[in-house]
Amino acid sequence: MARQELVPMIVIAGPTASGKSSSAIALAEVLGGEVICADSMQVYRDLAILTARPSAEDHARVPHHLYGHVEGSDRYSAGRFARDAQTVIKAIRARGNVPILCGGTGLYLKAITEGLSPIPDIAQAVTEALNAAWLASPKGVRSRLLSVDPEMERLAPADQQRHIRALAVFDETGRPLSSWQKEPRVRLAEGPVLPLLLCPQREILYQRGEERFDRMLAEGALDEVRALRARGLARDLPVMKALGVPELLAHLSGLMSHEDAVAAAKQETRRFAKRQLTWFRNQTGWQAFEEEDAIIAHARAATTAT
RNA sequence: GGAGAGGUGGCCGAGUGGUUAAAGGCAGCAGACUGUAAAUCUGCCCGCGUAUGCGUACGCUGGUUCGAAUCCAGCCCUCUCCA
Repeated sequence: MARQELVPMIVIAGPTASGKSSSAIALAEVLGGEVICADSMQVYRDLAILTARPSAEDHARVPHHLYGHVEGSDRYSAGRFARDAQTVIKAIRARGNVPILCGGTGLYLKAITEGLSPIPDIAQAVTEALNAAWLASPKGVRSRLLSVDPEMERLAPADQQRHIRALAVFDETGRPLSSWQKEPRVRLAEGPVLPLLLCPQREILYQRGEERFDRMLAEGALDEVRALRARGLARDLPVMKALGVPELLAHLSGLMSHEDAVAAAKQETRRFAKRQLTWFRNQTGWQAFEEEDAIIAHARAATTAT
């Protein structure tokens, strides 16, 4: 077992359309690995196409985990992901295979590589009550938060999501969020990690994102959204915010032409890729590669050397 | 040929004599980020620049005025309608 543990878990991170998935598969094939989804949207069952989930052929080549395993009506989170992923990682290791985490959700990746503070789950009702309160008076919510957790002064006054989260943690646990965050992060998955970034040049990335969106449409992305729409889910659910969903929904409702919807979705894709680049650049020190071949070669060398 | 409307910063679009480098939006760039993260939020955004600083700027040319994107004249261009 000790010898087995020397092979690090591999993380293939990067912005959308960078080529992570195919790199991960190629690596899994040469290393005897299994791919784990580290993407906040690819986990949802409803959006296989729009979310660029691995194809049936990909699944046939190499085992894939946590893709599409969550109902669209559900609300996933970094905490749930950390638990699910660690279960899968353990099982993969037990089989003697290499876990390969692949995805573009920085927070999910970090939840695995660095862990999270041990904060209990928050009941949805608590969050909903606070959202209603925010709607009535953002200032009121903020001042209540600051009275119980002064350190949250650092939050931008308009940042609804973080105010709600911080106050929900207090309401649920009786302890301020900042206090929880001072506790050491808990890393569920043990063992060494080799985190790598795949970041093609921006121009190329943007172009690939657009081409991929066209391909998604050709493969039936609109039907997928039509089916999602038929479910009549709450608009504030995470799936409803996946790239392209709001735009295509607007088109299906007759509020936007097909052309405009597609252009807007591509725009959002570009903006998203940019945010991801910023995140990876500043929130991690992970080694970056421009080309798929380079990242694969590096990972091979690093894992076989040990 | 005739009648209207209009030309504003990368784009859209306010502004009708000074407090306007010129609202607002978009795009772009930069940044924040411990459980909604494909989310949420912040900053910059004419050039130089530490600037309460200098230069350049609202189709073109000239004029009125202490002062014009804003008023006047001529010209150029665009759009709509009539012929």
